[in-house]
Amino acid sequence: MNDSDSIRIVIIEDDETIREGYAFLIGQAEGYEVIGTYISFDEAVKKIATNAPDVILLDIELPGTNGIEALPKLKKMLPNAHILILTVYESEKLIFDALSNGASGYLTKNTPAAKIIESIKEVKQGGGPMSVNIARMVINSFQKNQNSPLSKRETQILELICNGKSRSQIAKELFIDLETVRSHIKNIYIKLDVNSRSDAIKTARDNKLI
Amino acid sequence: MNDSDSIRIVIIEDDETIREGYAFLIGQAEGYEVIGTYISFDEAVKKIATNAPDVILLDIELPGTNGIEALPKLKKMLPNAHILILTVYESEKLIFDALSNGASGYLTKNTPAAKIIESIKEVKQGGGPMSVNIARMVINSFQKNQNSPLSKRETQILELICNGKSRSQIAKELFIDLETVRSHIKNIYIKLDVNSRSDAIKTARDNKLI
DNA sequence: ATCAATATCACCCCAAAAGGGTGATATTTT
DNA sequence: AAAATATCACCCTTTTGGGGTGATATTGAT
Repeated sequence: MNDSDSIRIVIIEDDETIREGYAFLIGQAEGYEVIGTYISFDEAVKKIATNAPDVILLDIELPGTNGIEALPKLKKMLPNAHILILTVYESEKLIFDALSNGASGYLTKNTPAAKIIESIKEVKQGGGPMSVNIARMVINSFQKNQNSPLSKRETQILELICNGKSRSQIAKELFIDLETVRSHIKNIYIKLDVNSRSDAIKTARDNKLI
Repeated sequence: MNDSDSIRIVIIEDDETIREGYAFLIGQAEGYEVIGTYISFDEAVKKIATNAPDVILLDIELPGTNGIEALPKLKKMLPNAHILILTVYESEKLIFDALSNGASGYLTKNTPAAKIIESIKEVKQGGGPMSVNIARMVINSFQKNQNSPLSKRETQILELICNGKSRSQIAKELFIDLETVRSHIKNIYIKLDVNSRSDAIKTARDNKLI
Protein backbone atom coordinates (compact mmCIF):
# COMPACT_ATOMS: atom_id res chain seq x y z
CA MET A 1 0.00 0.00 0.00
CA ASN A 2 1.50 3.33 -1.03
CA ASP A 3 0.94 6.75 0.45
CA SER A 4 -1.85 7.70 -1.90
CA ASP A 5 -3.92 4.84 -0.51
CA SER A 6 -3.12 5.67 3.09
CA ILE A 7 -5.77 6.75 5.52
CA ARG A 8 -5.34 10.48 6.09
CA ILE A 9 -5.54 11.37 9.76
CA VAL A 10 -5.73 14.61 11.72
CA ILE A 11 -5.28 14.74 15.49
CA ILE A 12 -6.78 17.49 17.63
CA GLU A 13 -5.48 17.18 21.18
CA ASP A 14 -4.13 19.83 23.52
CA ASP A 15 -1.62 17.75 25.47
CA GLU A 16 1.59 17.84 23.48
CA THR A 17 2.99 14.57 24.79
CA ILE A 18 -0.17 12.66 23.98
CA ARG A 19 -0.63 14.39 20.66
CA GLU A 20 2.88 13.77 19.42
CA GLY A 21 2.87 10.28 20.89
CA TYR A 22 -0.23 9.30 18.96
CA ALA A 23 1.04 11.01 15.83
CA PHE A 24 4.24 9.01 15.97
CA LEU A 25 2.63 5.68 16.75
CA ILE A 26 -0.10 6.00 14.16
CA GLY A 27 2.18 7.55 11.56
CA GLN A 28 4.56 4.62 11.59
CA ALA A 29 1.79 2.10 10.93
CA GLU A 30 1.59 1.06 7.32
CA GLY A 31 -1.31 2.59 5.47
CA TYR A 32 -1.74 5.44 7.94
CA GLU A 33 -0.63 9.01 7.41
CA VAL A 34 -0.91 11.73 10.01
CA ILE A 35 -1.28 14.86 7.93
CA GLY A 36 -1.95 17.36 10.68
CA THR A 37 -1.89 17.78 14.43
CA TYR A 38 -3.48 20.68 16.27
CA ILE A 39 -3.72 21.77 19.87
CA SER A 40 -7.30 22.98 19.50
CA PHE A 41 -10.24 23.21 17.14
CA ASP A 42 -9.66 26.94 16.84
CA GLU A 43 -6.14 26.22 15.60
CA ALA A 44 -7.28 23.40 13.35
CA VAL A 45 -10.08 25.34 11.70
CA LYS A 46 -7.63 27.42 9.63
CA LYS A 47 -6.00 24.55 7.83
CA ILE A 48 -7.98 21.39 8.33
CA ALA A 49 -10.07 21.77 5.19
CA THR A 50 -6.96 21.58 3.02
CA ASN A 51 -5.77 18.55 4.98
CA ALA A 52 -8.83 16.69 3.69
CA PRO A 53 -8.60 14.01 6.37
CA ASP A 54 -10.43 10.70 6.26
CA VAL A 55 -10.44 10.38 10.02
CA ILE A 56 -10.17 12.99 12.77
CA LEU A 57 -9.10 12.02 16.28
CA LEU A 58 -10.76 14.53 18.55
CA ASP A 59 -10.25 15.22 22.22
CA ILE A 60 -13.18 16.60 24.20
CA GLU A 61 -11.42 18.86 26.66
CA LEU A 62 -9.80 21.49 24.49
CA PRO A 63 -8.85 25.15 24.99
CA GLY A 64 -11.47 27.43 23.38
CA THR A 65 -14.09 25.48 21.46
CA ASN A 66 -14.48 22.10 23.12
CA GLY A 67 -14.78 18.82 21.27
CA ILE A 68 -18.54 18.57 21.51
CA GLU A 69 -19.01 22.06 20.10
CA ALA A 70 -16.39 21.36 17.46
CA LEU A 71 -18.14 18.23 16.19
CA PRO A 72 -20.96 19.81 14.19
CA LYS A 73 -18.62 22.44 12.81
CA LEU A 74 -16.15 19.79 11.65
CA LYS A 75 -18.95 17.73 10.12
CA LYS A 76 -20.09 20.79 8.22
CA MET A 77 -16.61 21.56 6.89
CA LEU A 78 -15.75 17.93 6.18
CA PRO A 79 -18.96 15.95 5.71
CA ASN A 80 -17.15 12.79 4.66
CA ALA A 81 -14.59 12.71 7.46
CA HIS A 82 -15.14 10.24 10.27
CA ILE A 83 -14.62 11.67 13.71
CA LEU A 84 -13.32 9.48 16.47
CA ILE A 85 -13.54 10.81 20.00
CA LEU A 86 -10.48 10.08 22.11
CA THR A 87 -10.93 11.25 25.67
CA VAL A 88 -10.64 10.44 29.35
CA TYR A 89 -14.30 11.27 29.96
CA GLU A 90 -16.82 8.47 30.37
CA SER A 91 -19.92 10.32 31.52
CA GLU A 92 -23.14 9.24 29.85
CA LYS A 93 -24.08 12.75 28.91
CA LEU A 94 -20.80 13.45 27.13
CA ILE A 95 -20.93 10.15 25.28
CA PHE A 96 -24.45 10.72 24.01
CA ASP A 97 -23.74 14.37 23.22
CA ALA A 98 -20.75 13.28 21.18
CA LEU A 99 -22.61 10.56 19.32
CA SER A 100 -25.64 12.70 18.61
CA ASN A 101 -23.44 15.51 17.32
CA GLY A 102 -21.78 13.37 14.72
CA ALA A 103 -19.01 11.27 16.28
CA SER A 104 -18.58 7.91 14.56
CA GLY A 105 -16.77 6.29 17.46
CA TYR A 106 -15.71 6.85 21.04
CA LEU A 107 -12.47 5.65 22.61
CA THR A 108 -11.11 6.28 26.08
CA LYS A 109 -7.51 7.27 26.49
CA ASN A 110 -6.33 4.09 28.13
CA THR A 111 -6.89 2.43 24.75
CA PRO A 112 -3.66 0.82 23.51
CA ALA A 113 -2.19 2.24 20.32
CA ALA A 114 -2.84 -0.97 18.39
CA LYS A 115 -6.55 -0.73 19.17
CA ILE A 116 -6.62 2.93 18.16
CA ILE A 117 -4.96 2.09 14.86
CA GLU A 118 -7.45 -0.71 14.29
CA SER A 119 -10.33 1.60 15.18
CA ILE A 120 -9.21 4.16 12.64
CA LYS A 121 -9.40 1.57 9.90
CA GLU A 122 -12.69 0.32 11.27
CA VAL A 123 -14.33 3.72 11.26
CA LYS A 124 -13.03 4.39 7.76
CA GLN A 125 -14.71 1.18 6.63
CA GLY A 126 -18.04 2.13 8.14
CA GLY A 127 -17.78 0.59 11.59
CA GLY A 128 -18.48 2.22 14.93
CA PRO A 129 -15.52 1.52 17.20
CA MET A 130 -16.04 2.00 20.93
CA SER A 131 -14.12 1.10 24.04
CA VAL A 132 -15.69 -1.85 25.81
CA ASN A 133 -17.09 0.18 28.71
CA ILE A 134 -18.52 2.75 26.31
CA ALA A 135 -20.19 0.00 24.30
CA ARG A 136 -21.79 -1.33 27.44
CA MET A 137 -23.10 2.10 28.39
CA VAL A 138 -24.51 2.51 24.92
CA ILE A 139 -26.18 -0.88 25.06
CA ASN A 140 -27.50 -0.22 28.55
CA SER A 141 -29.15 2.93 27.27
CA PHE A 142 -31.42 0.73 25.18
CA GLN A 143 -32.42 -1.68 27.93
CA LYS A 144 -35.92 -1.48 29.24
CA ASN A 145 -36.80 -1.97 32.85
CA GLN A 146 -37.69 -5.64 33.25
CA ASN A 147 -39.73 -4.98 36.39
CA SER A 148 -42.22 -2.46 35.13
CA PRO A 149 -45.23 -2.00 37.42
CA LEU A 150 -47.36 -1.41 34.34
CA SER A 151 -49.37 -3.99 32.45
CA LYS A 152 -48.84 -4.50 28.73
CA ARG A 153 -51.84 -2.41 27.83
CA GLU A 154 -50.76 0.36 30.17
CA THR A 155 -47.25 0.34 28.72
CA GLN A 156 -48.70 0.50 25.25
CA ILE A 157 -50.84 3.48 26.16
CA LEU A 158 -47.94 5.18 27.91
CA GLU A 159 -45.93 4.82 24.73
CA LEU A 160 -48.66 6.52 22.76
CA ILE A 161 -48.73 9.31 25.32
CA CYS A 162 -44.99 9.69 24.81
CA ASN A 163 -45.75 10.08 21.13
CA GLY A 164 -47.96 13.03 21.94
CA LYS A 165 -51.23 11.25 21.20
CA SER A 166 -54.45 12.52 22.78
CA ARG A 167 -56.92 10.25 24.52
CA SER A 168 -59.17 10.15 21.49
CA GLN A 169 -56.28 9.40 19.14
CA ILE A 170 -55.24 6.55 21.42
CA ALA A 171 -58.79 5.24 21.55
CA LYS A 172 -59.01 5.18 17.76
CA GLU A 173 -55.62 3.53 17.39
CA LEU A 174 -56.40 0.76 19.85
CA PHE A 175 -60.06 0.32 18.87
CA ILE A 176 -61.26 0.90 22.41
CA ASP A 177 -63.53 3.45 23.99
CA LEU A 178 -62.34 6.87 25.03
CA GLU A 179 -63.43 6.08 28.58
CA THR A 180 -61.32 2.94 28.60
CA VAL A 181 -58.30 4.99 27.64
CA ARG A 182 -59.09 7.39 30.46
CA SER A 183 -59.35 4.53 32.86
CA HIS A 184 -55.99 3.13 31.83
CA ILE A 185 -54.35 6.52 32.08
CA LYS A 186 -55.74 6.99 35.56
CA ASN A 187 -54.28 3.65 36.60
CA ILE A 188 -50.95 4.56 35.02
CA TYR A 189 -50.94 7.81 36.99
CA ILE A 190 -51.65 5.96 40.22
CA LYS A 191 -48.93 3.38 39.59
CA LEU A 192 -46.34 5.98 38.64
CA ASP A 193 -47.53 8.36 41.33
CA VAL A 194 -47.96 11.29 38.97
CA ASN A 195 -50.87 13.42 37.87
CA SER A 196 -49.97 14.81 34.49
CA ARG A 197 -48.81 13.63 31.10
CA SER A 198 -45.44 15.32 31.35
CA ASP A 199 -44.69 13.81 34.75
CA ALA A 200 -45.74 10.41 33.48
CA ILE A 201 -43.39 10.76 30.50
CA LYS A 202 -40.55 11.87 32.73
CA THR A 203 -41.05 9.00 35.16
CA ALA A 204 -41.38 6.57 32.27
CA ARG A 205 -38.11 7.75 30.73
CA ASP A 206 -36.25 7.87 34.03
CA ASN A 207 -37.28 4.32 34.84
CA LYS A 208 -36.97 3.10 31.27
CA LEU A 209 -40.52 1.85 31.20
CA ILE A 210 -40.82 2.69 27.51
CA MET B 1 -7.11 -21.61 34.95
CA ASN B 2 -9.08 -24.66 36.04
CA ASP B 3 -12.63 -25.65 35.16
CA SER B 4 -14.21 -24.09 38.19
CA ASP B 5 -13.01 -20.69 37.01
CA SER B 6 -14.16 -21.26 33.47
CA ILE B 7 -16.86 -19.17 31.87
CA ARG B 8 -20.00 -21.32 31.71
CA ILE B 9 -21.70 -21.08 28.34
CA VAL B 10 -25.02 -22.22 26.94
CA ILE B 11 -25.80 -22.16 23.23
CA ILE B 12 -29.34 -21.95 21.87
CA GLU B 13 -29.29 -22.41 18.11
CA ASP B 14 -31.47 -24.55 15.90
CA ASP B 15 -28.99 -25.39 13.14
CA GLU B 16 -27.13 -28.46 14.32
CA THR B 17 -23.99 -27.86 12.30
CA ILE B 18 -23.61 -24.32 13.56
CA ARG B 19 -24.54 -25.28 17.11
CA GLU B 20 -22.10 -28.14 17.41
CA GLY B 21 -19.44 -26.22 15.52
CA TYR B 22 -19.60 -23.32 17.96
CA ALA B 23 -19.77 -25.69 20.92
CA PHE B 24 -16.62 -27.43 19.78
CA LEU B 25 -14.66 -24.30 18.96
CA ILE B 26 -15.61 -22.46 22.13
CA GLY B 27 -15.29 -25.55 24.32
CA GLN B 28 -11.72 -26.14 23.35
CA ALA B 29 -10.65 -22.63 24.27
CA GLU B 30 -9.03 -22.44 27.67
CA GLY B 31 -11.24 -20.96 30.34
CA TYR B 32 -14.44 -21.66 28.42
CA GLU B 33 -16.87 -24.44 29.15
CA VAL B 34 -19.94 -25.18 27.07
CA ILE B 35 -22.33 -26.70 29.58
CA GLY B 36 -25.41 -26.99 27.44
CA THR B 37 -26.61 -26.73 23.84
CA TYR B 38 -30.26 -26.55 22.84
CA ILE B 39 -32.12 -26.37 19.57
CA SER B 40 -34.72 -23.97 20.93
CA PHE B 41 -35.73 -21.89 23.90
CA ASP B 42 -38.59 -24.27 24.56
CA GLU B 43 -36.07 -27.09 24.85
CA ALA B 44 -33.67 -25.03 26.91
CA VAL B 45 -36.23 -23.84 29.40
CA LYS B 46 -36.41 -27.26 31.11
CA LYS B 47 -32.78 -27.50 32.09
CA ILE B 48 -31.10 -24.13 31.62
CA ALA B 49 -31.67 -22.98 35.18
CA THR B 50 -29.58 -25.87 36.54
CA ASN B 51 -26.87 -25.10 33.96
CA ALA B 52 -26.38 -21.74 35.68
CA PRO B 53 -24.59 -20.23 32.69
CA ASP B 54 -22.56 -17.04 32.79
CA VAL B 55 -23.16 -16.35 29.12
CA ILE B 56 -25.90 -17.49 26.75
CA LEU B 57 -25.37 -17.45 23.00
CA LEU B 58 -28.82 -16.94 21.53
CA ASP B 59 -30.03 -17.20 17.97
CA ILE B 60 -33.02 -15.10 16.93
CA GLU B 61 -34.70 -17.39 14.44
CA LEU B 62 -35.74 -20.38 16.51
CA PRO B 63 -38.57 -22.92 16.29
CA GLY B 64 -41.33 -22.05 18.76
CA THR B 65 -40.44 -19.09 20.98
CA ASN B 66 -38.10 -16.86 19.01
CA GLY B 67 -34.98 -15.25 20.42
CA ILE B 68 -36.55 -11.84 21.03
CA GLU B 69 -39.43 -13.37 22.99
CA ALA B 70 -37.03 -15.65 24.82
CA LEU B 71 -34.85 -12.78 26.02
CA PRO B 72 -37.04 -11.41 28.83
CA LYS B 73 -37.89 -14.94 29.97
CA LEU B 74 -34.23 -15.88 30.13
CA LYS B 75 -33.39 -12.68 31.98
CA LYS B 76 -36.10 -13.47 34.49
CA MET B 77 -34.85 -17.01 35.08
CA LEU B 78 -31.19 -16.07 35.08
CA PRO B 79 -30.85 -12.40 35.99
CA ASN B 80 -27.06 -12.54 36.17
CA ALA B 81 -26.47 -14.30 32.88
CA HIS B 82 -25.25 -12.20 29.98
CA ILE B 83 -27.02 -12.89 26.73
CA LEU B 84 -25.17 -12.53 23.47
CA ILE B 85 -27.24 -12.52 20.29
CA LEU B 86 -25.69 -14.46 17.45
CA THR B 87 -27.71 -14.15 14.27
CA VAL B 88 -27.73 -13.49 10.56
CA TYR B 89 -30.26 -10.67 10.94
CA GLU B 90 -29.12 -7.09 10.76
CA SER B 91 -32.38 -5.19 10.62
CA GLU B 92 -32.55 -2.12 12.84
CA LYS B 93 -35.76 -3.20 14.43
CA LEU B 94 -34.46 -6.60 15.49
CA ILE B 95 -31.26 -5.12 16.85
CA PHE B 96 -33.08 -2.56 18.97
CA ASP B 97 -35.68 -5.07 20.06
CA ALA B 98 -32.92 -7.40 21.19
CA LEU B 99 -31.01 -4.71 23.03
CA SER B 100 -34.07 -3.27 24.73
CA ASN B 101 -35.17 -6.71 25.83
CA GLY B 102 -31.98 -7.47 27.66
CA ALA B 103 -29.27 -8.57 25.22
CA SER B 104 -25.79 -7.51 26.32
CA GLY B 105 -24.23 -7.87 22.89
CA TYR B 106 -25.06 -8.55 19.26
CA LEU B 107 -22.92 -10.50 16.84
CA THR B 108 -23.63 -11.49 13.26
CA LYS B 109 -22.93 -15.01 12.16
CA ASN B 110 -20.04 -14.20 9.88
CA THR B 111 -18.08 -13.39 13.03
CA PRO B 112 -14.92 -15.54 13.26
CA ALA B 113 -14.74 -17.95 16.19
CA ALA B 114 -11.84 -16.08 17.77
CA LYS B 115 -13.93 -12.91 17.91
CA ILE B 116 -16.87 -14.80 19.40
CA ILE B 117 -14.63 -16.26 22.07
CA GLU B 118 -13.23 -12.82 22.83
CA SER B 119 -16.74 -11.37 22.95
CA ILE B 120 -17.84 -13.95 25.49
CA LYS B 121 -15.08 -12.88 27.82
CA GLU B 122 -15.83 -9.23 27.09
CA VAL B 123 -19.49 -9.53 27.94
CA LYS B 124 -18.68 -11.46 31.12
CA GLN B 125 -16.42 -8.59 32.15
CA GLY B 126 -19.11 -6.00 31.60
CA GLY B 127 -18.44 -4.98 28.02
CA GLY B 128 -20.93 -4.72 25.19
CA PRO B 129 -19.53 -6.59 22.20
CA MET B 130 -21.02 -5.88 18.80
CA SER B 131 -20.09 -6.65 15.23
CA VAL B 132 -18.68 -3.59 13.49
CA ASN B 133 -21.73 -3.01 11.31
CA ILE B 134 -24.04 -3.38 14.29
CA ALA B 135 -21.98 -0.88 16.24
CA ARG B 136 -22.31 1.60 13.42
CA MET B 137 -26.07 1.16 13.27
CA VAL B 138 -26.27 1.68 17.00
CA ILE B 139 -24.16 4.81 16.80
CA ASN B 140 -26.14 6.10 13.84
CA SER B 141 -29.30 5.78 15.87
CA PHE B 142 -27.97 8.51 18.13
CA GLN B 143 -27.02 10.95 15.39
CA LYS B 144 -29.11 14.05 15.02
CA ASN B 145 -29.98 15.57 11.70
CA GLN B 146 -27.32 18.18 11.01
CA ASN B 147 -29.57 20.09 8.60
CA SER B 148 -32.53 20.84 10.80
CA PRO B 149 -34.84 23.53 9.44
CA LEU B 150 -35.53 24.63 13.01
CA SER B 151 -33.75 27.33 14.94
CA LYS B 152 -32.14 26.57 18.30
CA ARG B 153 -35.06 27.96 20.22
CA GLU B 154 -37.53 26.05 18.12
CA THR B 155 -35.60 22.81 18.62
CA GLN B 156 -35.53 23.47 22.34
CA ILE B 157 -39.28 23.98 22.43
CA LEU B 158 -39.87 20.93 20.26
CA GLU B 159 -37.87 18.89 22.75
CA LEU B 160 -40.07 20.10 25.58
CA ILE B 161 -43.14 19.20 23.55
CA CYS B 162 -41.65 15.72 23.15
CA ASN B 163 -41.39 15.62 26.92
CA GLY B 164 -45.13 16.21 27.11
CA LYS B 165 -44.89 19.76 28.40
CA SER B 166 -47.80 22.13 27.90
CA ARG B 167 -47.40 25.61 26.54
CA SER B 168 -47.57 27.16 29.97
CA GLN B 169 -45.04 24.70 31.38
CA ILE B 170 -42.70 25.54 28.53
CA ALA B 171 -43.20 29.25 29.11
CA LYS B 172 -42.29 28.88 32.78
CA GLU B 173 -39.28 26.72 32.05
CA LEU B 174 -37.85 29.13 29.48
CA PHE B 175 -38.87 32.33 31.28
CA ILE B 176 -40.77 33.60 28.29
CA ASP B 177 -44.37 34.54 27.72
CA LEU B 178 -47.07 32.01 26.91
CA GLU B 179 -47.74 33.86 23.69
CA THR B 180 -44.11 33.60 22.68
CA VAL B 181 -44.27 29.86 23.12
CA ARG B 182 -47.39 29.78 20.97
CA SER B 183 -45.64 31.79 18.32
CA HIS B 184 -42.66 29.41 18.26
CA ILE B 185 -44.92 26.39 18.08
CA LYS B 186 -46.80 27.89 15.17
CA ASN B 187 -43.53 28.42 13.34
CA ILE B 188 -42.43 24.87 14.12
CA TYR B 189 -45.70 23.56 12.68
CA ILE B 190 -45.23 25.59 9.52
CA LYS B 191 -41.65 24.42 9.05
CA LEU B 192 -42.48 20.78 9.69
CA ASP B 193 -45.73 21.05 7.75
CA VAL B 194 -47.87 19.64 10.54
CA ASN B 195 -50.75 20.92 12.62
CA SER B 196 -50.71 18.94 15.82
CA ARG B 197 -48.34 18.01 18.61
CA SER B 198 -48.36 14.33 17.80
CA ASP B 199 -47.55 14.92 14.15
CA ALA B 200 -44.77 17.31 15.14
CA ILE B 201 -43.30 14.67 17.46
CA LYS B 202 -43.54 12.02 14.78
CA THR B 203 -41.88 14.21 12.18
CA ALA B 204 -39.23 15.26 14.67
CA ARG B 205 -38.40 11.65 15.51
CA ASP B 206 -38.49 10.47 11.91
CA ASN B 207 -36.09 13.19 10.86
CA LYS B 208 -34.01 12.99 14.01
CA LEU B 209 -34.50 16.66 14.77
CA ILE B 210 -34.46 15.97 18.48
C1' DA C 1 -25.21 48.46 5.30
C1' DT C 2 -29.15 45.93 4.37
C1' DC C 3 -32.32 42.23 4.23
C1' DA C 4 -33.93 37.83 6.17
C1' DA C 5 -34.49 35.09 9.94
C1' DT C 6 -35.23 34.84 14.72
C1' DA C 7 -37.14 35.74 19.29
C1' DT C 8 -40.21 38.18 21.65
C1' DC C 9 -45.11 39.56 22.85
C1' DA C 10 -50.52 40.65 22.07
C1' DC C 11 -55.38 39.76 21.32
C1' DC C 12 -59.26 37.55 18.66
C1' DC C 13 -61.91 33.01 18.49
C1' DC C 14 -63.83 28.26 20.16
C1' DA C 15 -63.67 23.31 20.29
C1' DA C 16 -61.11 19.76 22.38
C1' DA C 17 -58.61 17.81 25.92
C1' DA C 18 -57.10 16.89 30.47
C1' DG C 19 -57.70 15.65 35.05
C1' DG C 20 -60.54 14.29 39.43
C1' DG C 21 -64.26 11.48 41.32
C1' DT C 22 -67.00 7.13 41.54
C1' DG C 23 -68.60 2.86 40.00
C1' DA C 24 -69.72 -1.42 37.08
C1' DT C 25 -68.51 -5.85 34.70
C1' DA C 26 -66.13 -9.48 32.32
C1' DT C 27 -61.81 -11.68 31.55
C1' DT C 28 -57.21 -13.27 32.91
C1' DT C 29 -53.80 -14.54 35.95
C1' DT C 30 -52.13 -16.22 40.02
C1' DA D 1 -61.00 -18.13 45.20
C1' DA D 2 -58.78 -13.78 45.09
C1' DA D 3 -56.26 -10.20 42.66
C1' DA D 4 -55.12 -7.88 38.71
C1' DT D 5 -56.47 -6.39 34.24
C1' DA D 6 -59.29 -4.55 30.51
C1' DT D 7 -63.32 -2.71 29.39
C1' DC D 8 -66.98 1.01 29.62
C1' DA D 9 -70.12 4.94 31.91
C1' DC D 10 -71.31 9.50 33.62
C1' DC D 11 -70.54 13.31 36.97
C1' DC D 12 -67.73 17.78 37.13
C1' DT D 13 -64.41 22.15 35.98
C1' DT D 14 -60.25 24.18 34.28
C1' DT D 15 -56.70 24.12 31.00
C1' DT D 16 -54.99 23.49 26.61
C1' DG D 17 -54.59 23.50 21.76
C1' DG D 18 -54.86 25.30 17.34
C1' DG D 19 -56.15 29.03 13.70
C1' DG D 20 -55.87 33.87 12.50
C1' DT D 21 -53.36 38.41 12.36
C1' DG D 22 -50.60 41.46 13.95
C1' DA D 23 -46.08 44.26 16.13
C1' DT D 24 -41.09 44.98 17.42
C1' DA D 25 -36.33 44.32 18.62
C1' DT D 26 -32.33 41.60 17.96
C1' DT D 27 -29.32 38.83 15.36
C1' DG D 28 -27.08 36.89 11.31
C1' DA D 29 -25.66 36.66 6.81
C1' DT D 30 -24.59 38.80 2.30
